[in-house]
Amino acid sequence: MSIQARRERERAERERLIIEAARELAENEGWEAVTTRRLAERVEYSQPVLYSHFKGKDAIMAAVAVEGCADLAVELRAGRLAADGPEEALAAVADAYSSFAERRPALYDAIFSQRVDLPFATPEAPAALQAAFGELREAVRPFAGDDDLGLLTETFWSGLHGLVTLMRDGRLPREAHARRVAILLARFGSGL
Amino acid sequence: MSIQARRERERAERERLIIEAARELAENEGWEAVTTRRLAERVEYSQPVLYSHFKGKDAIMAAVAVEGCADLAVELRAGRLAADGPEEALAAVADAYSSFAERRPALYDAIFSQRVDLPFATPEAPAALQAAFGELREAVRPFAGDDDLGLLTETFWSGLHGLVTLMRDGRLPREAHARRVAILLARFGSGL
DNA sequence: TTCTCGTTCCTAGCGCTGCTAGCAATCCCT
DNA sequence: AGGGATTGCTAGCAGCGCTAGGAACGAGAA
Repeated sequence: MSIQARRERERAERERLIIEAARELAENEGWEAVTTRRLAERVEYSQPVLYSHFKGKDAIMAAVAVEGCADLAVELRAGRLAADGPEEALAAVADAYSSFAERRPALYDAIFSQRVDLPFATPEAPAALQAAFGELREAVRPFAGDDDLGLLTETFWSGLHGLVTLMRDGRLPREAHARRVAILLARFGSGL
Repeated sequence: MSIQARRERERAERERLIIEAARELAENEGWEAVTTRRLAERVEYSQPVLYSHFKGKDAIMAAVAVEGCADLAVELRAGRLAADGPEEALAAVADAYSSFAERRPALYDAIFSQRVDLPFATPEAPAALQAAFGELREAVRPFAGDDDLGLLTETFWSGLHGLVTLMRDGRLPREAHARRVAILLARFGSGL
C-alpha cells in the first residue's frame, strides 16, 4: 500500500515537472522550441517517458494551458476587485486580459489559439477555464441590459481576443492598442 | 528579348500553378497536408523548384493569403453594396465576413491567423488586404461619431475575428454565432 | 537468501518534415 | 558546331512526433 502510494506520488511529481518544463521552455523560446526531445532532456528522462504521462505533445500543451488559465483567472479577478464602479471594473478586466496576453504570449496561445482539444463551452470545461470566463462575465453583468449575459460576455471576450491576437501577429499597430480597447469598452461598458 | 519574355511568362505561369495548387490542397485537406513534397508532386516538378520561386513554405502561404484576400474583399463589397441602409450594410458585411471564414477556413487562416510576415497596417500592405479593410471601413463609417474611423474599424474587425476564430476552434458554441454577431452589430451599429 | 515475475525506462529506429548541395542536362548565343 | 549559362533533378541533412522491443531494476514468494 505504502509502496504503491509512494510510486504514485513520484509519478505525479514527475508529471508536474514535465508540465512546468514545457511551460518554461514555451515562455522562454516559444512553442516551436518545445520538442519532445528537448523536453525529455530538460526533465532528465528519455522521450518515451513523456508518452507514459501524456497521449502526445498536444496533451502536454493542453495541460500547460489549463494551468496557465488558472493564472489568468487570478489576474482577472484581482483587476476586477481592485476597481470601484462597474465601468472601472470592466476596464480593469480588459487591461488585465491584454496584459496577460502581452506578458505571456506562449501561455495565451496554448489557452486560446493553439488547436488543442480542450472542452470549452461545456460543463466539462476545466474549472480554471470556467473561472476565467466567470470573471469576464461578472465584469460584463452590469451592462447586460436585455442581452443574454453569456452571449454578451462571449462577444466582449471575442473582441478582446481579436484585439490581442491581431496585434501580437503584427496585423494591428501596437501603439494604438489602448485606444482600441477604449473603443471596445465604450461600446460594451454602457447601458447601450 | 522575346525569348527572355517567354521564359518570364512561363515562370510566372508556374508560380501561379504553385499558388493555386497550394490553395486547393489547403482548402481540401488543411494546411498541415500542404507539404513541399506533396505540393511539388502536384505541380509535377521537383521540390527544389518551389524554392526558386518562394523563399520557403511560409512565403507560399503568404502568396495564397494575398490571393484569398482579394476574394474576401469582393465578397465583402458585394454584401455591402447589396444592402440598403447603413445598419443593413454593416450586418451584410459581418455576415459576408463570417461566411467567408466558415466556408474557406484554410484561406481565412492563411490571411488572418497563421504566423506569416505580411505587412499589414502599413502602406506596403498588399492592395487586396487594403481593399478588404476598406470595405469594413466604409461599412463602419456611418457609425463613427467622434471615434477615429480607422481605430473603430480595427476594433470592429477584431470583434468579428475573435468570434469566428474562437468558434472555429471549438471555443464558442457554434449554434449561437448569429446571436453573438447580432450583439456585436448592436454595439457597433448605432450612433452610440 | 535466492529465484521469479512485473514494472519501468532506455536504445534504436520509422516515416515524415522543410530545406539545400552538387551534378546533369538543356537551351541560347557566338 | 561548340562554349557557357541557366534550369531542374537526385540525393541527402538535420530534425520532428511517436513507438517497438529488450534490458535492468525492484517487489514478493519459496
